[in-house]
Amino acid sequence: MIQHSEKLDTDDNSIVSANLNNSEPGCSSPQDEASGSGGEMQYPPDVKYAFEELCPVCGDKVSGYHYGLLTCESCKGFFKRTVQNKKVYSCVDNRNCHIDKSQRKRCPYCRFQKCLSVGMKLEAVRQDRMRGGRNKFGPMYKRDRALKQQALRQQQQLIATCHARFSGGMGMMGDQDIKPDPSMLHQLSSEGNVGYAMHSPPLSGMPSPGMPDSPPQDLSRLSNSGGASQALPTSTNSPSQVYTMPPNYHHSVVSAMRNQYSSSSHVNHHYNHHSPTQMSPLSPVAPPIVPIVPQLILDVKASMADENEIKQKLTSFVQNEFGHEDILQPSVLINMLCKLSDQLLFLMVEWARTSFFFKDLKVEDQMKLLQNCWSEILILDLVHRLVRETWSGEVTLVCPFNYDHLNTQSLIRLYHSSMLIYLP
DNA sequence: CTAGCCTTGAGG
DNA sequence: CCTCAAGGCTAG
Repeated sequence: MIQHSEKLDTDDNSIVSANLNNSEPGCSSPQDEASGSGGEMQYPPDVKYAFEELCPVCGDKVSGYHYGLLTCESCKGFFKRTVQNKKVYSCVDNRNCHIDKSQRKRCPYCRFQKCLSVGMKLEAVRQDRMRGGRNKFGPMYKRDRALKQQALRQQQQLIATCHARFSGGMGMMGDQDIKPDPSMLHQLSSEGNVGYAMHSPPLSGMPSPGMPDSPPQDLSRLSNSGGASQALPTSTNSPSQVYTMPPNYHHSVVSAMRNQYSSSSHVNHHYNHHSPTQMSPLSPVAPPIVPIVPQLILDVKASMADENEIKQKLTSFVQNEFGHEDILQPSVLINMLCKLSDQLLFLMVEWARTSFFFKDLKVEDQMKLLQNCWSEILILDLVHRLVRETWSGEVTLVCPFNYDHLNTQSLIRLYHSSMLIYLP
């Protein structure tokens, strides 16, 4: 998975991930605040379960803020032991071991590197070993919580809107309701993953050192890597950043994208003058041009999601929620579809909130855009996955109805009603 | 060595 | 007081 681009210590409003509380009775956790009262709308508890925050190092359940960010208890202890005892590890493999809950013990070297890469702070480990009290990160934790809570409220508001549409039935989904925003679709067409926010980005104002041993990763690697949060070394965008667009901006972006995706999409390379080994058919005598990847493209790459992690989350969600039930029963199946739709909508909102340009819009405008094109985004995301076949090369259409008799228009409305999900 | 639980203590 | 993020303890 791709860690959100790191930010320098600015008073940003960095994107935060959904931090819905687990609703275990008696479980006191930092997430409690996020789901507190405050006149927010009521949503099914499963939505809250689904987005319980996971440790950015190993994916285990977080126990609170530790050394700069939300982590699990074991990674907290591991980080503390490593720093306090000045441990030096070595990796017997290639220094890129996958770290997850089941394998985190295998390679302490890579685990510690990952701790650093996701933003755990060495300076938060006290040299004098004094217990109790607060450190200088207190205000930052507080701000991060406030941001998470704000994001949560906005997401819940949007989900409520979408729920209203669901409950209105397919017949209510008239064509006049669907007003896709061209710019949004353009963004999606470049990279339509909706699962960006499955991870917790580093706290704002907390640059992470990254992994010097990790080479820049290409797109396929990014989409399929098992690592939960290898920081991309390329991206440094802050909300205040202004992209300087040259006069031929559009042309260069389109060209770069075509070049970028040329391996998987079979587009005509009329603009393929980026390839140093291939002459452009439009200008056969032009010298080869060294590829220059615009910052925008690098940022797009940095915001891509990890397919494996999304898949893992959805799978575990289904197993936890329905593992003991007969999934073939229509009522159970429809219930599952609706819950998964909720999750996808959550992911979509988070993805959109972290998208370039979009995140700079007013919140009200963001809401309007999303409310008007969420269903198109879901479809485009599915189409995108089908084209790229990154979902283990296997996408299953699940529909509780016999749709043989449905015409195209009805099928599209079925899609709109989100009866379309991915199953591994 | 790990990871879950306990104790501590500054700040609100 | 309460909170919660530090460090400490200890069974496995």
